[in-house]
Amino acid sequence: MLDHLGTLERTHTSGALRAADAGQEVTLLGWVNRRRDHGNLIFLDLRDRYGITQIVLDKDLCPEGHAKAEHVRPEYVVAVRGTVRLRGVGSTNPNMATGEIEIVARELLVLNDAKLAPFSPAEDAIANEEVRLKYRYIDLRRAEMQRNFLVRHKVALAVRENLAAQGFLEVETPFMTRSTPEGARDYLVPSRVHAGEFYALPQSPQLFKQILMISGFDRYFQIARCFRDEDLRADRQPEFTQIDLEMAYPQQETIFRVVEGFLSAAFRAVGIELPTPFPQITYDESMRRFGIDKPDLRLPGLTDVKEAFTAEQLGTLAITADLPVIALRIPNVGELSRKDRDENKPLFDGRKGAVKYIDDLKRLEKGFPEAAAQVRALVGGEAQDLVVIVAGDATKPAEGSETKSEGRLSEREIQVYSAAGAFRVELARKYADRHGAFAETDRVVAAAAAGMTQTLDGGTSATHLASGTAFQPIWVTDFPMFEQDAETGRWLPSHHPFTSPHEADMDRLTSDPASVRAQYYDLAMNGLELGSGSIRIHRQDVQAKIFEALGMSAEEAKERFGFFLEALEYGTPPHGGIALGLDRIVMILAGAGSLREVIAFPKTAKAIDLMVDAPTPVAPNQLRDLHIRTVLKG
RNA sequence: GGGGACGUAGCUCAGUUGGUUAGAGCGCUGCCCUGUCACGGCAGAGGUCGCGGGUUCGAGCCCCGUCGUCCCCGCCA
Repeated sequence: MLDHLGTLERTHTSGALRAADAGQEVTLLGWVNRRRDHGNLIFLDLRDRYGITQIVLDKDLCPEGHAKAEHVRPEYVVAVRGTVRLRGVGSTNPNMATGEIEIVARELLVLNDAKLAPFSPAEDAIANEEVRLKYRYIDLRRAEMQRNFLVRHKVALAVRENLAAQGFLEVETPFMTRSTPEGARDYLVPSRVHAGEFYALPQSPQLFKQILMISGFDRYFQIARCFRDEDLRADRQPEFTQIDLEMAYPQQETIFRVVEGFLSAAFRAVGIELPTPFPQITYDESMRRFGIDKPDLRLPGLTDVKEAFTAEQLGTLAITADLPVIALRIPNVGELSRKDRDENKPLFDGRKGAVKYIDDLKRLEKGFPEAAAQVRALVGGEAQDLVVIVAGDATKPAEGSETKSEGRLSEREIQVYSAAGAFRVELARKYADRHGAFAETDRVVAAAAAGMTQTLDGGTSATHLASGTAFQPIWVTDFPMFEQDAETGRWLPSHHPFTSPHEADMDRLTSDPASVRAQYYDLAMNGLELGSGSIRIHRQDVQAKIFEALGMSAEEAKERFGFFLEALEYGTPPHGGIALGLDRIVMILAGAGSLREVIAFPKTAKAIDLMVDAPTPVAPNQLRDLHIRTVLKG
């Protein structure tokens, strides 16, 4: 028998009451987290998103409520009217924010019962993801998930407030727009009115935000949903949210300051101080020092140790002499066991280019004691650090172009640096327990979370933790303007075709495309790409040149981007912008290993929503309206 | 498209070389209990070993296929 709510209203949340409230008459509503039945005395833990409060039902004081409580089960929704009472000496619970008090029930209303849940939100052990995703509403009741979404809310709010304070105006752009063939695959929306034609969901509001600059909206931002029909990863969902912004007349540094402003505000909102300005590194330098364009600065970078070897030694070791010899160091790994070595082998990705690694300085010491000692000296660190050498493999044929543009890395050099960089990431992940650099991030995240549990009502966190080495943002600048397609030899834009080249490199657009630097920048943090942006092309003649360099005819360009090229001709101010992944920022701040932990209703690796069971076939008449016939393989 | 891991009770997992009736913890059900808070005690229920096929006297275990979840490569301007 369920009770009606009647005119009852909640006076306090389950996280609000403290010792100072003793004696108050209160009404609490929430879920039954746990029930402890002592016969004539029953304890209920009442849970809502603000916390947990213990309710006492005493048969002598409230026989009716006590009788109901005997039949109450986990996840029932109940209302309690009663008195806040200080718990007796020895029965307080220091692990609970409300542990000094309890509610002595005068009346218990059972507002709704609940089937036995497939897993309990009260449990520490979490169910497998398939079950969690199917019963997402149960999963989201868990304190950890509630906290993740509080973090997300605070971050989004802080970003909006900060950008508004910096003079940015939020403008919405369409979800139903035009398909552009390059880039990611589009999610398409068939048109009923126009047979055989389709809208596309935006991969990003890129062209709209540039047009907003042409429209005079100086400083635009949007917390925008984006859609990309590509295969998923832990940090990639088919729909995701970007903090998207664009501004007129910016220098690159102007945009960096804007981002540093809202990102540090976002971190501050969850109690973490992020020092500004962020460090910067060029793409080439990032490749040299980290072998990747999204460096994780929590661990030491790469060192070129070629000078430790004589030409003869390189020959004996079958190391390609004209390529860098890279040492990478992972602190405090200690001796490698046979098992370690076997496991490490597949972690090295030597597929691209003739590259190999030497994981044992000891072996090197035997044959080449001076060289090994010099390598040690060059990479620094301690004796128990793991030092691995990655170099060109002289026994394999070289792959990739030899051409080296002035001041840039050659393709073969990049192969060595990339192999070393990727290996560094893999080894860092594998030996995380030993080097301890990632644990610092976890510690700060946990401390911030603990600070927030005290203020789950959404109030400002009292804690202000120094980020220290836990969060390491870095700007990566001067990306190459073009990448050469390995198969066709065609030059492709490494960002998008509206990115402006450096003014100084403009005259080499066709003579030496590989040497052209783009005014394109990424923001990386802890080995994760948080976002990327660029100064855009604002002149139609420059835009035409870029299309030409990309081997795109004027007709083709007009066909694809005609509306935009036309817009460029009506007084376009110099402009630029950036987009940061909101989900990824929250993922870092929540200490989550996957975007699914910070997206309320995410999709599986096969892009399925297990809760609503989407996608599904649709009724034949729906397809008929849309002029669509489906043809299934097999 | 490719590689890898996993799939056994509601949940988390164990299950030896292929061998009797497939186990544990938590949860659940019933009874008992007035200071618990991961309450405790007693008793009990609960299994298409993902699915299909094969090998075998005999399959949770071996083989083939398939489905699902996760991670990675490709892909993601």
